Amino acid sequence: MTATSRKEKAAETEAALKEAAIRVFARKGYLNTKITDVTAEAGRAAGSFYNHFAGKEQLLEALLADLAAASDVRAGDVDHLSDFTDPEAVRWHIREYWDYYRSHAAIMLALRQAAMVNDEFAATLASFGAAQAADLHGHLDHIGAAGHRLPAEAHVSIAMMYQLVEGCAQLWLLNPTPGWPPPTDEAAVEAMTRFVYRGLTGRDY
Amino acid sequence: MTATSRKEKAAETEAALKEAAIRVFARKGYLNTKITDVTAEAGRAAGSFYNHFAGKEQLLEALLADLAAASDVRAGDVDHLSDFTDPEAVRWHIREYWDYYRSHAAIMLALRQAAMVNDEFAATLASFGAAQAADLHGHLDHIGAAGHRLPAEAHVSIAMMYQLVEGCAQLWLLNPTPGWPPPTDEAAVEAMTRFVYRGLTGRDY
DNA sequence: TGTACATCAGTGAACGCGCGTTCACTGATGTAC
DNA sequence: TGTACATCAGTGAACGCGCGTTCACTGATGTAC
Repeated sequence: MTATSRKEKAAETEAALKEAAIRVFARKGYLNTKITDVTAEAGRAAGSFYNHFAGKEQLLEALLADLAAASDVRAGDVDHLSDFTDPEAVRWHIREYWDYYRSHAAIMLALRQAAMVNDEFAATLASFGAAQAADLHGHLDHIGAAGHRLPAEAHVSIAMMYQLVEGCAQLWLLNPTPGWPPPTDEAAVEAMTRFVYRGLTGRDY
Repeated sequence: MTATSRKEKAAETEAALKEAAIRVFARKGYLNTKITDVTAEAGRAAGSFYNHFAGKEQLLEALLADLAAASDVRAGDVDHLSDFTDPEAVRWHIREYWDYYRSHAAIMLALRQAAMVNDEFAATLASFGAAQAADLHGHLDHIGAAGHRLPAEAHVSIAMMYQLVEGCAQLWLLNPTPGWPPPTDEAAVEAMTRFVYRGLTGRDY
């Protein structure tokens, strides 16, 4: 259980700090979190933090790097549905995004908050969106090919879809309005799938 | 031009501080704005600020109060389209929101940023949304009555519509992605109207 | 294997920067008589 | 209308709090011989 070598000990502390940060971010948000909140949550001294990270920004960068590394492993291991004239393909993408957002809610929240204050993180957040959009772009071709009309140019249509899903994820997973219980995961995915499928294709579903 | 009485002078300074705040918020955002940024922009001494506001929060509250007062004047002076089976009614609401957002972009941004850090502003922001939703709720009845199906329960459907429009307003009016020029106002309103009308009714348009 | 020294992760009190906030002061407007 | 005093908006240097960051120190692990 308890590691003995120096490297192992350092790695343990670094991991403990990251895990503590995720918990604290989830509780108070990134902007309201002090470095000593993280070290206290991790049960370490304040000074220990700087053995591992140069500051709060670098901690968040490290968390994002972990997350990107984990995503790379998964990427491409499924050959996913791509014909958006099929509601099932839309549902698959939405559910994927939803699950991802739910698993990494604290980091998503942190990134979003950091982006409000820091241009570099704003760029990182934008590139996240761009990566999503790149995958989707091809999928929309099927819609025109099937004789349906997108609501607007492809990249504008994607932006609208993205804002809807992203906004609902943030609302229902992160900031549920007091008194308005958010829908279940199933209901949320179903609702967004309907709205987006209809919006993109103009067909009922 | 230059007022002489004490009250007038104080009112002038307060107005100058508010206007300066709006300009600075638009430039750097609320969270990155220091009180001295506002006083410098207004051409006053730092200490002068506290003759008018107890702090940055209270300044933002004052701006929101002004904004609410201005809205009350306009409210109810138009008897607006309310049958959402008519695309024109959807367009009217979206354009209304779009114009509002565009006119008050700096304050919307400030509120959004303040809400990330401060629970009271989060509640204020939520109540903004709730006010919008209340007006829309009745409009959706027409959709069921005409034999169409909403994509989900009414309040969930409204939330999705709101997230789409709000998100696009923020994206295209406040944070245009570098290299991706945002659509014109006309194109944006048209695109959102199509997407939302289709999403809500399941009918093409 | 044992001893002496070097290195390193972690500690937490102390330091110091940035910025919000105060306050003694100025000059101008209002008031009393 | 004039004079003496009171009040107030505005000023900006100085103060002080909060929090990020440092650093001398500790105890444990690694290394040299």
